[in-house]
Amino acid sequence: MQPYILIVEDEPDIVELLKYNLEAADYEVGIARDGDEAEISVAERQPDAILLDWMLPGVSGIELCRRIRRRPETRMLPIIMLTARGEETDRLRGLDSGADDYVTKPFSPAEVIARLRAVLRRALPSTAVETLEYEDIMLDLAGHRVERAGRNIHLGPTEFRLLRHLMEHPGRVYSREQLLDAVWGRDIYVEARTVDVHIRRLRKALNEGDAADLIRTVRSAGYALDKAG
Amino acid sequence: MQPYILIVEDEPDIVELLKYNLEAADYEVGIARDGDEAEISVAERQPDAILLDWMLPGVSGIELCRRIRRRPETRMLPIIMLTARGEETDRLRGLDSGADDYVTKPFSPAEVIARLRAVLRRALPSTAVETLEYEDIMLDLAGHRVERAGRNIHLGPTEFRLLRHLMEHPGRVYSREQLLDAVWGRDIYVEARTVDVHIRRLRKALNEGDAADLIRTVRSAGYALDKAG
DNA sequence: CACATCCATGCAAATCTGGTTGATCCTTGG
DNA sequence: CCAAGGATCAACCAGATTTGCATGGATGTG
Repeated sequence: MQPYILIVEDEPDIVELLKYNLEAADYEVGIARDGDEAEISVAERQPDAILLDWMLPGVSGIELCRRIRRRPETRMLPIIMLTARGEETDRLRGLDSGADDYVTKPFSPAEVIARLRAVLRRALPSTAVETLEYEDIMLDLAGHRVERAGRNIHLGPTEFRLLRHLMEHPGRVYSREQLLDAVWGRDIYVEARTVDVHIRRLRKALNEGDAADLIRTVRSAGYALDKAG
Repeated sequence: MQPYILIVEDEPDIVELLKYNLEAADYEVGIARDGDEAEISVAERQPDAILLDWMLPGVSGIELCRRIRRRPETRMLPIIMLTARGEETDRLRGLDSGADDYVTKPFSPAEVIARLRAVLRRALPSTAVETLEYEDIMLDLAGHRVERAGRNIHLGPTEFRLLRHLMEHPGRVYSREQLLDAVWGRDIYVEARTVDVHIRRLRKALNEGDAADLIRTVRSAGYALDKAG
């Protein structure tokens, strides 16, 4: 999936220039013509980086930058300022207001793209593997949340760990003993049959409504996460 | 604790200039005169950022930059290139080789420090943002104030830090131990159950009136800031 | 000293967990 | 094809944990 870049700029020529070059460099591009449009756009779909004009009608670029920094979910969003001014004090204000970098007009598209790459290189890893997905199940490790088809699902601690383990290798069959080791702990003694009970609970929670059962029972072997038997 | 900055530069005058200004700006400063010294120094004590001369005796700046990027533990280390060259292609090579930013000589110390701050802000998440927002909660770091839906909320110091920590990563679950570390301090001993008490106070203060509870309890895991359970 | 804040603790309620049991399903042998 | 036997499922229960909440004493500050 290509990084999605939001351009916030009111001069159509510059928008065109950037859009053309960014798309040629295989980025996805969104446009906002002023600060308000930009805020709405960011709320709708969070970009991977923003190219932000310093001089905007309405809300100034510097103010928009501050607003974006204020919300935790966009605090780390890389912002590159586009500015016509070359004076040092202004550049400093730009950086201090929270921009990650700036480019002075007139700029070459190649330079913008190089800076974009530099800035994305730092930002992307933060979208680390904190979620597991399988089919329409989404499991958020950091938030201890599970969703199925967008709907929130509540699981107890043991069911959560069980699902997590299954989702780490979808399609693989785990014996009751393996599951006990991995989910309950290596030297805990519980009945193997107990796994059945928790599998059942997990199924019940996941299939709430009338969704398809994604847990496959393998007779005399164990269980696996995949569709249909 | 002040950020520790490593200067990699062979010209004594420039080293002096930077060292003086950085220390005046309350940074801790280390010096390396060439690439090898720099590598050893980084291995001994990892800096929070590196100011790196492009032209070095021995290993070139660009090569050192690549080496640093190669090791996982220093991959994210912010690097600012100091370069005498102004031509665009060289600047691009610098950014592409993995530098986070560059400054062309002759540079003003103020600009270097501004860029350093920008680069550290990204690396040390907590710097430089003065307000946080989540849903209708607004937390003003500088003023130690909290508002919910425009209404002022009074919190004690511990509750304030607790809320602040939760607001820095909404949706993420923190265990009692993590919260004790982050909010109380790394080597303070208090009962883990005490966290419950403060969570309760925080809830009580935030939900004054009949606002929705935004703190989610995750059984056997901890607490998170988000809506719905 | 008065006030604000913090921490430990005890109890009750909520929730989770592991086990039991009978019904049901599947496999296999005749 | 049918029946027997083993394995799995579903509902329920009781004990164990965990959390919520109230309180009282401790600590610090002006």
